[in-house]
Amino acid sequence: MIHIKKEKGTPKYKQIIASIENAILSGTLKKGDQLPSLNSIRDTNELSRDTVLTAFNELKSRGIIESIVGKGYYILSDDIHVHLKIFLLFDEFNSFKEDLYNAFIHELDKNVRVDIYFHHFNEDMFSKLISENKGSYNYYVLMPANLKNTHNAINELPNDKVYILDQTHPELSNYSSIYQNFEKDLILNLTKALSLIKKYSKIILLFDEKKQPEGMLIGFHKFCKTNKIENEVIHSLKNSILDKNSVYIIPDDKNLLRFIKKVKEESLILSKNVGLISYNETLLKEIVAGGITTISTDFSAMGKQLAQMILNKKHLKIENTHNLIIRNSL
Amino acid sequence: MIHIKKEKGTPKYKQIIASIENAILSGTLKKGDQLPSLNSIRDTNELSRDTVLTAFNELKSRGIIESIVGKGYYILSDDIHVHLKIFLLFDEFNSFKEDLYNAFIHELDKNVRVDIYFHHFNEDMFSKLISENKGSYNYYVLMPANLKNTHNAINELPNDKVYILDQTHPELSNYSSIYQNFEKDLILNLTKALSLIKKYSKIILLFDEKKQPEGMLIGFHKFCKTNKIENEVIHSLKNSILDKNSVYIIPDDKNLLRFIKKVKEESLILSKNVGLISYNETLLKEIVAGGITTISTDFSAMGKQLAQMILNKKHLKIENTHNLIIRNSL
DNA sequence: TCTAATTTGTGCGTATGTATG
DNA sequence: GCATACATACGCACAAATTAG
Repeated sequence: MIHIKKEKGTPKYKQIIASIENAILSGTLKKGDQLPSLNSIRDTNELSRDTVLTAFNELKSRGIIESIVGKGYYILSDDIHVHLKIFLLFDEFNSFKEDLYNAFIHELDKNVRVDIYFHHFNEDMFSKLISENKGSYNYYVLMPANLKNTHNAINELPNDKVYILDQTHPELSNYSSIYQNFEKDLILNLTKALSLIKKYSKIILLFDEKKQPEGMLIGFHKFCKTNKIENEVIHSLKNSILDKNSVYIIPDDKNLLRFIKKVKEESLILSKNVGLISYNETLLKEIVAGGITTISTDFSAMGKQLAQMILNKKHLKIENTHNLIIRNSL
Repeated sequence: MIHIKKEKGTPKYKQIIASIENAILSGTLKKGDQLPSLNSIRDTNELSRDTVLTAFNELKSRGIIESIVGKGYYILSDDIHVHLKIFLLFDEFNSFKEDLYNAFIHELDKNVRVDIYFHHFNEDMFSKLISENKGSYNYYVLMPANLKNTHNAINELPNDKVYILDQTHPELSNYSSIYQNFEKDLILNLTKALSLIKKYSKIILLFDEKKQPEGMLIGFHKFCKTNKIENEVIHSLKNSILDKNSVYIIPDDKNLLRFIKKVKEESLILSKNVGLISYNETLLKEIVAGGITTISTDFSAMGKQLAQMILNKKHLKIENTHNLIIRNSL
């Protein structure tokens, strides 16, 4: 039950405490259970009796165990307000993370520490951050985004401590996750808006393969093929004029701004000469340019569910669905 | 393992660092391995204990080794390419940080590691994060926001390794900083817009003392007094109808959205019956509701200047000024 | 529970060489 | 030539943590 790594940097008595906390968290130890005696722990782990004692004393002072002279140590409470530490690895810093992170934090206890890291779509950075912080956190929430070789790095972590967020990949299918099914949900929501889309003669996706998920591209092509709609994928709005009678799908907000400015410059009228579907709902889209149609997942729900999954030790694979909010831009 | 050439020009402590880096590169030292103690290195290499210590301290702040009192030094990371580690302590996760952070990262070298933390306007958290990470970074960039008792915590860090960001306080005046002068710049920019403000009979500030800086409130009152304008400070827009012929200053974007919706609901017309000045420029404000007048600092410039100050080891106190962008909402 | 050994952390003082103005 | 600042190096003393016996 108690594992001590002699070579490791963390003090032995702290390793003992962590072992017992983890045993309680995992259910191996329950309220009322007797702990092994000081001497037996000393013998089986090659420790000094005092080292075990200091560990037990700290647990006693925290009210987690009690000692009865002549009998032994017993678990008093399984309610560990252990300062749970969570490792949260995002792709990049952008405003969509705001709702997700804040909902996540809000749902967690105050004794929980969440540290944020960013891999900036760099595989080396992703692996390095994980291996550097391996063992220092209770849970690892990872956003692999569209990185390819994340499996080896993630594999070094304990399977039940890992949660995959936002985008997942086939080789990560054995981990708990809350993810978006970009392919399925894009098709679903475009189909919902089909009658409006048919007002236009062409549908154009603005796609950056570095930032956007592949599923979005696949879903786009499938939707167009099924419904026999003329389509195009472009990578930038710069140095181009807009196609009249086309509907644009714009996943990124900087291009959204460019697009709306172009609409004005070229004296086009949204929902008449040109249509717009934006990705990811943010505060002001409700009122920008008369209201922008968005396809978006609920990032708050995502953060909240993630927190609950961790707190309740559930291991699920949840699809966080996309919703279509039809506004005047379509 | 550690070889020091007495005659050589390179400082001894740098030779120690190089020895350890080489040992990591060659695989002699691996992650988790314990290093020889300060005293033993002193003895076997005829050095001062202090010389070994300075070498180890540099490796520690680069994140390559860690120290544990009473035990020893241990290898943390085998990535010896990181030469600079920066501790970045924000108040909360919100979209204004995006530009700041991205400009900061972009200006820095690739071998620089920046770790982000959040104190969530909690003084204990602020102090705890600093004391936990003391000694583990080369530089500490701190956003004390409107927290009161930050001085003691910050004081534990080496004076020349600290940079204060965004808001500063009189007791932090001996630290390098890039800050906004909310009082001065609010007065300045409101004065610039005075002729437009005078169209209205009253000026109303929406103020949340937990989130907004005190200087904003002081500047507001001074401006109103100087120009003899009827004024009011409110804390929420909920359950209230808007004052006609008033101009609202709204620092927070959630209330901005509420406000614009109310304007529509109550059939008011921006820049006629009611005016609006928003704080902090974000992407879409240029086009929301015909364009929103904003007072904003340049967060990108702030991030860029911060990076340059750190890279060039300059110690300055820079006021990052506010700009007024007049648009149709006023 | 007490003592002891080992190790890091920190503060203070001193000295030397080098670069700067 | 002189004054000053800075980096480097050394020595000593005491505090605090870890672990062992």
